[in-house]
Amino acid sequence: MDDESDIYEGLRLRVTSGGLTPNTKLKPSVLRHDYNCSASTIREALFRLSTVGLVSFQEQRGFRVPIPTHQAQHELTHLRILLECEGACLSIRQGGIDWESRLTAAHHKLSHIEKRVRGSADHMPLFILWAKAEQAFHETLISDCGSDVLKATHAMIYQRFRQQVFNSDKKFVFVVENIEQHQGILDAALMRDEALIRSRIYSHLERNLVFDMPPELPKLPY
Amino acid sequence: MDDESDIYEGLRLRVTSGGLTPNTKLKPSVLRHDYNCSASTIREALFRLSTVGLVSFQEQRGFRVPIPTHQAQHELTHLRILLECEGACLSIRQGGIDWESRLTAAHHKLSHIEKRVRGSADHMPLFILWAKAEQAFHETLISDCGSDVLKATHAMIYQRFRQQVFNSDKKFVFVVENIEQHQGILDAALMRDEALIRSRIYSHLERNLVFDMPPELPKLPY
DNA sequence: TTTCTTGAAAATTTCGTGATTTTGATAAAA
DNA sequence: TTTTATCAAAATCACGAAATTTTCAAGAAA
Repeated sequence: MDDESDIYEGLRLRVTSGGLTPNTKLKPSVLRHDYNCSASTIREALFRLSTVGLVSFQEQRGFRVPIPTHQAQHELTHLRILLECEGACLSIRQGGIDWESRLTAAHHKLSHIEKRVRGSADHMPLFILWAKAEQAFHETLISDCGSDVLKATHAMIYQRFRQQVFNSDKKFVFVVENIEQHQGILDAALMRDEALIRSRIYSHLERNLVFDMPPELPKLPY
Repeated sequence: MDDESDIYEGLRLRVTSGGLTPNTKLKPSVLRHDYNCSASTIREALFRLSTVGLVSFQEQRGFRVPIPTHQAQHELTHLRILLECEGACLSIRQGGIDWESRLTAAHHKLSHIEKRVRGSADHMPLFILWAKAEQAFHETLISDCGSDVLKATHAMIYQRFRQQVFNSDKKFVFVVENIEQHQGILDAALMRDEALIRSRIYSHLERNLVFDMPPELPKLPY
């Protein structure tokens, strides 16, 4: 278990942003070669991923990359909004100058990358970088809420959300609006305006909500 | 894995409401005898429990029953309120007559048990029964929110909450207020009053919030 | 053609073992 | 007395293989 967490992290990256086709089987006996370990070790890591919803699991049928659905995207977005608003408001109340400074720093990094992304034709090369910075910004936003449970729950939902949009058919479409929206959230935080930050977080994530459910996806062969 | 889920459930019950002293070591090589399986199978189940926070785990140091803290109780209560209010309000909007009927039924069962508890000196024999009915009532309350993610997240938090209060020093102290509070929540649901149900859910759980943190627990020998 | 069996190949799950690490008691040193 | 060193007993972790279950293609029956 000494590098088990590396294996866990590696697999997590592959299923969330590794470009794997949804529903792909994840066979311990195959994956073991990539990580130079036994199948049992892979199995354990996949198991852990399945408990947080990052891989799907069925008894006696092994592990698979989850199939993104509009329903799941809607639900994950909804919960992200709920948790992030709560965490941000609590951080506004309890966070000090240190919080402001860390948030500003995280935004600075993110902003830098986003401006580079805007200029480049192919977003993919920058994606990993951007994803890390985005996550860091949103996690810093709620970092002083004082609740480890809230932060851990948010992290779980955030990961699944990211996996959903990346593995969905439209892949990673960078939207220019992100830039001003992140700026707006930062501003509201520094202004310590709870109502404003709530509405800006909502606006930022709104486009991922799907109120009119499109027809079910065609059934994939199992 | 044919009875692995039974093992998982069995262990879950033991660590959440089995009367185990906090910090008790959970040794696969010992527990295997109770479930008639190998240590590896127990280990896997304990691992899954640790990913949802129901047992604590440290590399090379095995598994333990989590130590309840006031901080954790506060955080879990906070999240329960957040998720349960949201789920209840959504259910009020989207739930139909079927939801009302299921909720009434769940409350009827719970109410019956609670009246029996009030009369008996020792609550323990009824505890398992009560715990199941309480969980069923609160889960039914949010059952028509339309979000599996919200329901699954709530279930996770609810389990940990229940574990906290049961394993805390005061064990299971049944409070008579529960009876009228559950009734009040049911009434608000049937009245479809979102603001009212929010405030009643809050009042119901409020006593588990701990704003003034007592000093750290004395360090236990590890 | 369609549906139902058959059976071999493949995948999954369980299990015992050996290597590695931690634990805890005893003794030596400060 | 308190701290440090030592070392045997105990526990944990990774592994490979056996046992069980699923998959799926080919043939039989409808």
